[in-house]
Amino acid sequence: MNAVEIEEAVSDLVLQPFDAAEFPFQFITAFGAKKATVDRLRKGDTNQSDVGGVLQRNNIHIGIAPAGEVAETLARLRASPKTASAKAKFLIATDGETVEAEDLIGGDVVACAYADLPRHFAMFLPLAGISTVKEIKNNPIDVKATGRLNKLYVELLKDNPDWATEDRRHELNQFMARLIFCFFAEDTGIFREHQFTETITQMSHAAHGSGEEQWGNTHEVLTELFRAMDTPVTHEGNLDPRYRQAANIRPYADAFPYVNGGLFTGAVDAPRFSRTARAYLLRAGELDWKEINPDIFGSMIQAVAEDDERGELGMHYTSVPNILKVLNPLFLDDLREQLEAAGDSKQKLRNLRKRLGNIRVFDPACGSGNFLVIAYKQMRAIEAEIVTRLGGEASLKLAERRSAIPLSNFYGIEIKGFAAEVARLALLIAEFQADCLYLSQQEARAMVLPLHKTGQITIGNALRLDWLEVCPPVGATLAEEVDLAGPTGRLALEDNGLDEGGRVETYICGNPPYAGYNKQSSSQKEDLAHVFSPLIKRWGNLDYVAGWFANAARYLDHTGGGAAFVSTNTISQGGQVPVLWPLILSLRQQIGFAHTSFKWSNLAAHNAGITVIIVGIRPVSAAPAILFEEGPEGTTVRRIDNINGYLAPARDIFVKPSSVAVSNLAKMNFGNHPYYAADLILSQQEARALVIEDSRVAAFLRPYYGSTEVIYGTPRICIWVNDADAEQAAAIPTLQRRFDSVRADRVAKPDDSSASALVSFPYRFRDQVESKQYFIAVPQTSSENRPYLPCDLIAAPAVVSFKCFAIHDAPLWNLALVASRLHWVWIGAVCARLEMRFSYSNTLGWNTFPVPKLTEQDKADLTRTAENILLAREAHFPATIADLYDPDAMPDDLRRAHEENDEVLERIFIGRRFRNDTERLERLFDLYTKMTANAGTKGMATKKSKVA
DNA sequence: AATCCGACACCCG
DNA sequence: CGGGTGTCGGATT
Repeated sequence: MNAVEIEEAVSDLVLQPFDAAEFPFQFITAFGAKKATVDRLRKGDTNQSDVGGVLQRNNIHIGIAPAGEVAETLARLRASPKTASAKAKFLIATDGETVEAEDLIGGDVVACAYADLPRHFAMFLPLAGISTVKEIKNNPIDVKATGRLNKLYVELLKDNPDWATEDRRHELNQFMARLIFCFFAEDTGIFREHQFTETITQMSHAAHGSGEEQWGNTHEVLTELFRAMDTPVTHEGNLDPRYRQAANIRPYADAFPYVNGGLFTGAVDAPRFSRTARAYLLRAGELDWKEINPDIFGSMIQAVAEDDERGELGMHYTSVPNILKVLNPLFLDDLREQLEAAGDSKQKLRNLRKRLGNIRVFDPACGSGNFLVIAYKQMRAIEAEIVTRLGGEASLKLAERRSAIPLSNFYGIEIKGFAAEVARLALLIAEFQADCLYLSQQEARAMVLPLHKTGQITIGNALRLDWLEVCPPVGATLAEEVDLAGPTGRLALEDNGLDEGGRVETYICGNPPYAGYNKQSSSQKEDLAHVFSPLIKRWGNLDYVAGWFANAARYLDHTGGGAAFVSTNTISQGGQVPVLWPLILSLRQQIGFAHTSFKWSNLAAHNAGITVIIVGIRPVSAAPAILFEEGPEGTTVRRIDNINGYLAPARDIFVKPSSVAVSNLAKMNFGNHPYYAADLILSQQEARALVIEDSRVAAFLRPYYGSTEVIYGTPRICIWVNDADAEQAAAIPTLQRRFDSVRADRVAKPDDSSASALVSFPYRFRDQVESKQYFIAVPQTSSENRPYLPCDLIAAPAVVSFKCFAIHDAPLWNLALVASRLHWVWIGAVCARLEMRFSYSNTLGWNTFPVPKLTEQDKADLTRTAENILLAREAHFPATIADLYDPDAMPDDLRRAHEENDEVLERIFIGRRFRNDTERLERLFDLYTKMTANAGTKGMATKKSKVA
């Protein structure tokens, strides 16, 4: 359940007659408890209450109070030893009249009428596994508003199928935006209080009957109201039909002011309202909209249109803390520093205010405008401090009191019409609220109508549009835009004396969509081709988000300023790094700041499973770069010379995949890829059953190792048939059946040429590589929490799957390298990761691993330390690698064996142990650079992706 | 002809 | 039911 559904469930609960026996179960059900959980609690199996209530372990202790003894009951719950021992997070007591509750972790306390419980539902959200964040806790209004609008939207679409078409969808979006504005206006004094909802209640009648009559007249009333808001109030005797008198506006509508500002121009129709839709409309109007939080509301409201929107672009809402991680280092911190430096100097303060008015914020994936709204609010806060230091509003001329920050400085690109509409509106609301806060409600109201120019949101595909046209780099444009606002709009710059010589700064920000190369749709691939094909030859492995970085770099190359996005961390890893970041450098941009990988989270019920980074780019400069390193202990900040494409504090280096090792290492093979040969892979039970069925099968079975099998020491079994034995194997019916099935799977992929080519070889995997005696196995994916990479020595005839790399029949000192801390550091730095997991690669990690030339003595030493590692493991038989390398429980002898191994290897590198991993990585980067500098003579097989 | 990566997928405590 | 940890497919070089 998400927060919206929970709010509805709690609201429904308190509307029903109070049932003392059932309330505890109804309550936890409202927060998403499963039926089985509730049944067990009801039966008493899991109910741990010792005071006659209901106690759900790790969650809540609920007490039903005798009438009038709610406080006493809560005290009993609090005093109950079981409350603590069962780790209850919440207490709640009620008699059906009043409710008292306590959040034992957060410390919040609530006492209210039973019927008001829904107003406090957010406090209990942890019960549903939703961690509360300040925004939602303080503003259940946003959740309610979203739920009600969502229902209205769906209902309107159902009743007005003709509005579901491509063209009219825009009209419906605009219609919804108008409604939101009107709700907001009637609760904030822009209209008379409740004027809009009351007018609809009185003037429209609910639908009834059939035929046309079944729709009632709600749509006609709304059309008339909106027509009035689009018609200026007349001057006496003026018969121009554009004005009210001549336009024949009905009296009930004439009471509304002229709003316009683009919001009410265009289509005049309203959709038809069924009885249900009208009810939803009025219920939405009942909410107190002045508390709306435009930054989070906008994102939540996107859910309104979500079900029916085809694309998923811009759907992922960025939390406010994460937005600030982008905006603060991008430009807000600098403004604050300048404010600090200005002290009380009037001249400096005026200059800073002038600068604020010349800053443009541009979000080329703006969705409903979160980043723009937060940026606006932060800038207004800074401006307010300037005004205070200038002596407060009272000392300023009227013209100077008004904000110097025009909404028209806020630019966006958004592919979805509804979101764009919400973004424009959210900015207007943010401005109105800022005016209320920093000027006065009265002035804010006086200035808001008619609506003036808002953010300039272009509807379209950000990878197809020319950003220089969407947000033109010309300084003159700015003044022009502001003039358009007219006398009632934002203050023209000249009035404040703010324009002269003002340099326009543009900051690009946002959270664009992510899609890895093997998840991209064909149109997304075309988008990337459009961006990258003029720039570089090979771009096919880039994530969709890389298109935004490339466009931003090109834009900044024309305008200066800066750009920062939240991004999937994959663009700073593995094969994407040597493609994307040399291009950014060639466009004369560099990384100015970055946050290293952290887990994505927001208020959504189901968070996207993704790990993200934040990267800011800027024109190349000598200024220090700022690296925010995210660790388990929190975030550390470093000012350093350079941040490279791996987000490492080191000079620019690009490790390209290589098919041959740059050092003198043994060859490491990619594992055997089945390619639609699932029926050749068996569990140990299946394999036994097969042998029982026909003992001849045994000759064709091999232990089969992927990542899991190596780490847990338990192989699966595969059917392994060499070409020479194919006929003999096919003569065994139980094998033949499996071969038929493999053939069918491959035939079913006619478009996959690799699969087609294998149709005639259904008895084997695509690859068939095996060892003579043994191999060193290196799992493809493994946890990042172990202090060393997992690897093992495994005897033939076992084989590896494509989830495991193998060095066949090679000297053991190779294992010493794989198992070294240096290799752990290198793989972690230059290979891709799955989230944070290690994702091993032979081409990116093994073949590129820089190692000084090893003498025979070195090799002998490393062979010995490798043997010691294996011996130490054996001493703990049958412990698995997972057991042995548990970061909290690694046996001392094994740890010593690794220390010794590292000691020997690191002496070969620098004659002593490295101090830490940072020093290791620096040395590895240096050595790699040296070793690949004269690659031509070494026969390196790198292919350079040429930068145009 | 071989490999990279997942706005993930799944498993087990 | 969510933190911990690696499958499997299929586009790409």
